[in-house]
Amino acid sequence: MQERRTKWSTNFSEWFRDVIFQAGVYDYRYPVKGAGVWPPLGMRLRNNVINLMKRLLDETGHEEVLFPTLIPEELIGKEAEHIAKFEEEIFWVTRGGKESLSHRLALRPTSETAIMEMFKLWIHSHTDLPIKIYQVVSVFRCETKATAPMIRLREISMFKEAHTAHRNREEAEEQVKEAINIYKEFFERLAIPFIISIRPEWDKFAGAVYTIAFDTLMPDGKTLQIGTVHYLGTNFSKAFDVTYLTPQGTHEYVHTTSYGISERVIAALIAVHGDDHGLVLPPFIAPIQIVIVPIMYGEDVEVLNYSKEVFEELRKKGYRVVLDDRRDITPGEKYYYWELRGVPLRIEIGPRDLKQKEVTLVRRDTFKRVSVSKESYLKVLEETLNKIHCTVRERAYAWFNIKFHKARNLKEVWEILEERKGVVEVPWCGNDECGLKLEEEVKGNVLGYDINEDKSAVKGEKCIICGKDAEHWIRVARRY
RNA sequence: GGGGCCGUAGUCUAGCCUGGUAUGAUGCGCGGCUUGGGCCCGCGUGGUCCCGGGUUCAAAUCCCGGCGGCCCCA
Repeated sequence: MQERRTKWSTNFSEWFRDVIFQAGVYDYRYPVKGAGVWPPLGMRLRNNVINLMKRLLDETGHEEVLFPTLIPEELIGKEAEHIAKFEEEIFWVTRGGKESLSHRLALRPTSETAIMEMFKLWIHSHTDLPIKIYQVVSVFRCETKATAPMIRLREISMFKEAHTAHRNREEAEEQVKEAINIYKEFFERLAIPFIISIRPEWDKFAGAVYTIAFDTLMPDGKTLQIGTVHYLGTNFSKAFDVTYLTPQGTHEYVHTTSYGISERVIAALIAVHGDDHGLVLPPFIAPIQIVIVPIMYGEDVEVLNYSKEVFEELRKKGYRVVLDDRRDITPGEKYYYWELRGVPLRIEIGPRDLKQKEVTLVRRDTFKRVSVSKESYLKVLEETLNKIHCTVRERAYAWFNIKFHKARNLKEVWEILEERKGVVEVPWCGNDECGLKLEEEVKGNVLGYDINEDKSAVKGEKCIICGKDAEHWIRVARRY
């Protein structure tokens, strides 16, 4: 056995759909377009991911809250730009039983407006600030484009949205930086490679002053937006009249931010690490970290007891471990079964191991097999789990890093995108018109430019569209 | 926004053109045999043929509408 990524790389969307279903992570057969079910194993993975996020937020002074799903039309329409962009995809509740409602209610597409309404009641003075809250909820968007499991949904069921309010722009922008750092840390722990871009004007969040986005790359060379951070300025606080009393006795509008992630993170986690056998999960996030497969010939009680002993030992050590002692299928079949589900480490225990007082460890990422003595296996096992995390991360980053290119003419950009090679950076003058034309010419999307862009790198470069002096190397890609 | 393909058992699939008792695999259950990479044999189980309407003596099959899925183009 060795690692293979043939189907993973050549037919990603099919691979993804099959794998999440067969592995029991996500069941997309529910009869509502763009809505899926999380079965037990998927739910455990999802909870591990959410808990990591919650921990990072709690550690930085965020507090969890829960707002209603329904937003009155009057509220959601208060910020003009916000409603203009969202209105095409809002689900409306218009009836209660047989009666029409006098005021329509929106299923929230996001919660800025609901939260501002309460911020107005909660915030009085500068001593109430900053306020930093988050919730994990379902949000609804009536997508008109083709929906896709976990990636383009009408009910996004794992929307983690944080909302903050501050005294001024500086403090709000500090918060933006903190949010970026939290997300960086989050994706790094999940070993998901990413780039951070400032989105162009025409693609920022509805009502934002600016939007910063995290993108990763799918095996088919298309990018996936996996996190966004918005500086909202006073756009919402003015619309909702959210002010605070300053120490000087004046009233000022609060500056707000919001930032979110969704189950797309899990889609990315599965996509970037997987192979033809199925999921490959980093050990610390895997719902099941270790599976023990006893190799029993007939009624081999000794092998089974030996396996149970190892199982109990690992369980007590706190590992998430399963003993697969089913008798109706062969060990080989069990290997495929647990590989599909992404269990990072397998322990095989057969008569040979029993005789030698050993156990056999097999890694999910490399399929490498090693026998270790029963005495020292705990140490080796811990080391191996750590190594799996490193290997998985390195493999993901190595693949990611070869998918970035620079180009100075449209033909080159076109070719790179067509050959599914990922992201192209091109010189750009900074005008929206040129950016939009660029998208049209290469049938791609502008992701924006690097938040830490080195200004000198663009010196002397000319805009790929108009030929004037370039302001940025701007990123272009095909996008989910 | 425009176009194309598809929907049959939990899953995959044949049948549809040319209307007449729905095919196979896998899964599931029981028994036996096996077990260090998807073993094998036997018996059994599983279908509103996506939904609604139409044509017909008769519809999985033909026609219309809807719902759902996939792909391509703008």
